[in-house]
Parts: sequence; structure tokens; C-alpha cells
Amino acid sequence: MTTTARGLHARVLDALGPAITAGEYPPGCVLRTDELAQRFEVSRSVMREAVRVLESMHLVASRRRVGVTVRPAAEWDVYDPQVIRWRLAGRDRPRQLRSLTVLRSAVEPVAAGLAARRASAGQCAELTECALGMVATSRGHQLEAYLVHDIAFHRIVLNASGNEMFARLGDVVAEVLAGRTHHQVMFADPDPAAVTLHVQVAAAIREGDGARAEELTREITVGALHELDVLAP
Amino acid sequence: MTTTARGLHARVLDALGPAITAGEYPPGCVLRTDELAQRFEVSRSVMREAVRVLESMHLVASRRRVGVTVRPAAEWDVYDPQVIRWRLAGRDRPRQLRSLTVLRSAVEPVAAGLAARRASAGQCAELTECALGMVATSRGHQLEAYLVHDIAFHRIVLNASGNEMFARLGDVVAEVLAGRTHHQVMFADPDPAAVTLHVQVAAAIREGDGARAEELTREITVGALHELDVLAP
DNA sequence: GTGAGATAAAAGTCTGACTTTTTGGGTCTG
DNA sequence: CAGACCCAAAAAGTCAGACTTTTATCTCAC
Repeated sequence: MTTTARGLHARVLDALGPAITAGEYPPGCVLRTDELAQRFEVSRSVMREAVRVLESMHLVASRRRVGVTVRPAAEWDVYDPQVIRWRLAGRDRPRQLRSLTVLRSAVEPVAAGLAARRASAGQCAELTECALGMVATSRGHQLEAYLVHDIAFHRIVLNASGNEMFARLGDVVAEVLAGRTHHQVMFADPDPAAVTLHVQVAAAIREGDGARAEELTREITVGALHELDVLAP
Repeated sequence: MTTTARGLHARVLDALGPAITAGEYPPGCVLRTDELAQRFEVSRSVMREAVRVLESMHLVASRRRVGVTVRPAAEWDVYDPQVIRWRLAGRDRPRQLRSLTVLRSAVEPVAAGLAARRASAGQCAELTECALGMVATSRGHQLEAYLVHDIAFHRIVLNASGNEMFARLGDVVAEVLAGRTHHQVMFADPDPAAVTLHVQVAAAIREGDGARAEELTREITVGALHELDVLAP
């Protein structure tokens, strides 16, 4: 997972990005390229490339004679996969997990509704297979296997919606589901009701019942939100 | 709007980004940094910075001995505001507008529902003011003034939802609304039903009626989708 | 045909010099 | 004392050139 040799600038980013998103540099804080280059022991060219990327994510703004200033969190490109990963790895992971789950609760039901009208036969088959896989691994502490099926299930729904914006959220949903499994109820088996709902969603999509697929998926995401309410303050 | 002097690398991006997102360079197409630098008459350093940014948007991948290869559209960071802008300016603007409108139809109702529970008194006041502004400019071909209020309205709702992911979609919604006004029904006045709905949404949020705010907003976005269906193939 | 090694192409890195913009202060004037 | 103006320095921005590293491909012996 951790590629240690994909370029100096990437390594600098892996250090600076998390630090900034974690709030180690407060908004308005001014950095200087040369100083950073020295700190990370890279040339100015490399440092400049890293700053450019940070700038394209709206994490910082670079202005002549003043330096590289950290922008307030409200301006960050919160949908950038890298920014999401950095924030999920950092201090306010819970808040991040919550806002992403709320996003899921808005998007996934609509995506499921669309999928019911547009999913191909192959996608329906995959979906059913995933649901069955979830059932099969839902008991006996097979959480990792369950997670794999769960992620695949939601990814297929998002792809089958035929909307590119929805499809691109597959990675985000994967992160959220993985985060939930790895940081909360590692001990308990998944909620049986949720498992059943997934099976029913697969059926509804297979049968082309968009309204039902949407409603059932809404139940799933409401459940996920409720789970967060219970387990996190 | 068009800042012509915010750095050479930005100007290169403004040329390359739209070209790539427009599909002028097919996926898998290989570019070379040096060649590009010559073509745009900039130094390699500047070109490299531009390529880095393109790479961070997943528009291209840079590999040694191979070059800079254009990635397939499915891998692009479709939520990057700059990518959105480039695509909206390009060939498949209609498709882009549609997928963004579908996204709106998923997000905005949920955002409105949340806003009803979390909007501050100030936000409620602003919202009401916007709605009244929409009413006032809804007749007599004052489309530009109407658009300003419309954008402000939706932005406030998204912000008032208290969810950072929703809030960040304010710019996207603004682009969509502006696109609609400027490229479709420039001649006709806004749909009176939509205007009424906005007033009602503002009222529902003011009264803290989340369910009603959500349902009304759903009607607004369904209307927007339907409008697209009617006016675009 | 297959595997090992040579080759070269392209990205990656570093350095140093130069340019441009911007800010903050100092000065001059009213 | 206030305000306009100018100057100098600071930092980003740009450029050119040399060097390193990776890696796809080609060659050649087996």
C-alpha cells in the first residue's frame, strides 16, 4: 500500500498534506518555499511542485513577496481523494466519517433508484452475488470478508447508476465502510437487519423497482448514521 | 473573470486542461514534457509543475521512460472544481450538466432537511430575503438578477446544512444554475411554480420543518431534471 | 524461443542565476 | 500630523543546463 519511491515530491506531499489537514499549521500561517525545501532536504524545484499540488487542492495559496499561506479548512477541496485520505488518517477522523456518511445517505438511495432502471444483467448478477456473500460472512466474526462484499456491493450500485459523479464516490464509500469496520465495532457481527436490507436492495434492482431500491437503501444509510450516533459522540 | 497573469503554469493548465477533458488527447495518448514545454514556450520547470497538477487531478499519469499518458475519463477527479469548469466549457457540456443536476437532486433535498434543523436565525433571514428577491425578479426578463438570488439561495441552504461536503457543492450548483440560464431558456421567465417552491422552502426551514423542506426541495430538483429532459436530448 | 545484458529515452533532480511582483517603510510635502 | 510617493528588500516565479534514475526495448548468445 505504501509506495516509498514514487518521487520526492510525493513524499513531501505525504508529509505536508496530513500536517496541514490535521491543522498543525493554522489557517493564515505562512510558510516559505525555500525553508520547506531545506526542512525536507529537497531542491526548490521539488518543493515547488509539491506546493503547486497543495495549491490545486486549495490547501494553500502562494503569493509573491508573502509566501505560501495555509487556507482555512472551509476552502479545501474536500472531495479530493487524497485530501479525504489525509483527513481520515488524522485527528478529526470521527467528524470526517460523519460528514461522509451524511453524504452517503443523500447519494446512495438516489443512485440505487437509478441503478434499478439502468443496471445491466451482469451488474445485477454481481450485486446478487455480493449480497449472498454478505449473508454468508455475516456471522462468526468474518468481518474482513464481509467488508469486502459490502464495499463491492455499494461500488456496483454506484457504478450501475450510470452517473459519473456517483460512480466516483465508490472510493469514498469504501473508505467509510473500511473505517467503520476497523475503528468501531470490530468485535460484533454486522447488524442482521442491514444484511437483509442489502439482499432486498439487490432484488429490487434486479426487478427494476427503483422506488423500492431507493427506499431500502435509505434504510441502510439511515442505519449507518444511527450507528454513528450511538457509537460516536 | 479571466485573470491572465496568475503565473505561467496556470496559463499552461488553462490550455492543457480543457484540451484533455474535451477528449482532444484520447486516453492512453502519450505526451512528452519537453515537447509540451516547447509547444507552450515555457521552461521545463513550469511545464513540470503543470503536469504535476494534472497528475494530482488524475487526468494524466507520468511514468519514467514512457512519458505523460492521458488517463481514461472514468479515473478523472470529477469533483475538482477546475475539472468541472473545464468540462462545462467543453464539448460534452450537456452530459456534464445532466450528471451534475442528478447530483443536485440527491444532495440538495437532504441538505435542506438538515438546514431546517440547523440554520441560524441569520441564515433564515438571508434565505427569506433571497426567496423574496427571486419573486421580485421572476418576471420581465430580469434573468440575471434572478440568477443571482437563485444561486445565493441554494448556497445558503447548502451551507446551513452544517455538512462540509454539502457546503463545498455551492460552487458546483452555482455553475449549473448559471449554465442553465446562459445556455438554454435565456428568453423565457423562470417557472412560477419553482419560484413558489423556493419561497415555501425558505418558510419550511425557518419553521424547522425538515421533512417538508426536504420534500419541497426534491420537487425543485425534480423540476430541474425535467427541464433538462425537455430541453436537451 | 528465451533469458541476460546493453542501450537509450524520458522523467526526475539539483543548482545557480535572473526577473517580477508586492509590501512595508521611509521620506517628502501639504 | 496626514497623505502621497518612492525605494529597497523579500519572496515567489522563471529559466537554462547538467546530471541521475528508472525502465522499455532491442540485441545477442545460448
